[in-house]
Amino acid sequence: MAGPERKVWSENYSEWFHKVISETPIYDTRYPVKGTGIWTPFGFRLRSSVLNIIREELERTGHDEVLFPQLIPDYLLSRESEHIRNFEDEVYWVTHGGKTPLDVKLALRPTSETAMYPIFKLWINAYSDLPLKIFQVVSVFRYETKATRPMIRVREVSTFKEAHTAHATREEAEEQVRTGVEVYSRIFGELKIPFLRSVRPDWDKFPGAERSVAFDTIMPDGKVLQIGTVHFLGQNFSKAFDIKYMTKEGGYEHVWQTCYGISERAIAALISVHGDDRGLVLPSNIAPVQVVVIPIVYKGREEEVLKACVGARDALQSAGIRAALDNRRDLTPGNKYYSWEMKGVPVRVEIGPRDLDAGTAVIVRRDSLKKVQVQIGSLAEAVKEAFREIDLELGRRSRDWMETKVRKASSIDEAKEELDRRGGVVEMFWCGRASCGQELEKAIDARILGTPYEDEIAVGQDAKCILCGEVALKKIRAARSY
RNA sequence: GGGGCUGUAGGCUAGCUUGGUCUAGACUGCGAGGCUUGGGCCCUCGUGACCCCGGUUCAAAUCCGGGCAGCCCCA
Repeated sequence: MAGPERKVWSENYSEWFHKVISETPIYDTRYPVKGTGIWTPFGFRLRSSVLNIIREELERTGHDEVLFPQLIPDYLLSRESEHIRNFEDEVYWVTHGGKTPLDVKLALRPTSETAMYPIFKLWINAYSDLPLKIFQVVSVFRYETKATRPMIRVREVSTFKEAHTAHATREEAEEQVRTGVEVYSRIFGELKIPFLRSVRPDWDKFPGAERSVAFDTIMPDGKVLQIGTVHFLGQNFSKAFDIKYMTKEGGYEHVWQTCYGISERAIAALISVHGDDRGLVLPSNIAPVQVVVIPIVYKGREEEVLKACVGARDALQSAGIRAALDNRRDLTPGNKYYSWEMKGVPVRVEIGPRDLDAGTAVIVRRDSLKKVQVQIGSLAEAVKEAFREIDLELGRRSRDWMETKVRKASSIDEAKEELDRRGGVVEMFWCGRASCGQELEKAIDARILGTPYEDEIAVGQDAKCILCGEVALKKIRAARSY
């Protein structure tokens, strides 16, 4: 499928991304605080579309939305030792109320475990209160020391969807992890974002987790972006926060917990994996505007053309399609095409004098820019059919592209060369020892993503660790990452 | 964490070495009007900036110090 070029997109991704988010516009980076940004009206609508899909999936699977406070007292934040050890260098502190120094320092939440779990202790009394499954969408703050990047590495994560669950047994909580992974797989499936699911190595788990499963995607420049994580917390937090429930038998037991999160990185990925040199390309379910109708007015037939366009827009809207009419008089059609293409509107409808005479309209797909003429009476049907094709194509194209970026390597040199030359992800065999894993990271100058979620332990009989040469127990993935 | 570079209208760019002629630009955007409209038409008029604070100086976009912000490289 030809479509517009993806030259800048692939060769100068950083520039492309910045240009797209600022020109569309989606996200304004000019706010004078490092690592923050502004969601513009269009960007906010795009963000809402993504959140709607996330909310729908979570609510459908029994999660209730809540909202906890932003401020966390220092004694709570530091209660789980591993958790605080990993976050303490990047916490923002509120130390004053006006001019008065606070007796208890308050953290701007870097994540909400320590805000929520003392309250879980109050909410959970008996087994009948379990399972507890909640989520919230909030800003979290992390004082990033690495270079910040709009939407990708920020100090105020402005779109942090975090879900937290509590269960009676280890098995139930482990089952919830699998459910969480499936929920996220469906969400990214809806967004047509291809992903790899990896079990993070022990040295890169979420602070306080027993096990972390991560979703990664590959960006146009070949670097990997983490777009979601699902954590099994075991009883680490429930013991630290003393969250107990009374069992059927009358004894007390600490709950078993999970948590999982998605941030605006998912939106950065959505923008990046589908885009081309004309700007955004959006799946129809995400696009804030699904169809734009553009009148091709000629002198003498303005009224007639405009009337037909209004009719077309209304017909599309009554068919449940988010349609807009661009009747700005001072822009040429070409000008309008470019601006709506930048916004990623999946389908454009053109109606001009030729169409009036023939009783037709022209529809143009954003992904391929292919034009077809359809009968005006069946416009809505034709548009819906185009949506189906576009959505299929976007899913196929992004998945195929990612697959070309995942390679196997059987030696250190091969792995390093692959990463140097094409980026992406390399898969290797690994004995499972942390020492080998961390040495591997240094040797190939990459980050270990972990082992495939789907087949954590399945490797061939004669597989050897890429580093020490001993029997391999696992496959391991590595990549250059954001 | 270490090092380097940068900051001039909404965007992009020149000027900075050697302080004064620089309230710069045939660009783009934005506003008004005209002419147009099947891929960024054209014309006229208008609009807008030297990141912040301090210092040096008769004089600072330019030199110095600090802050804030951004980019790049290394760990």
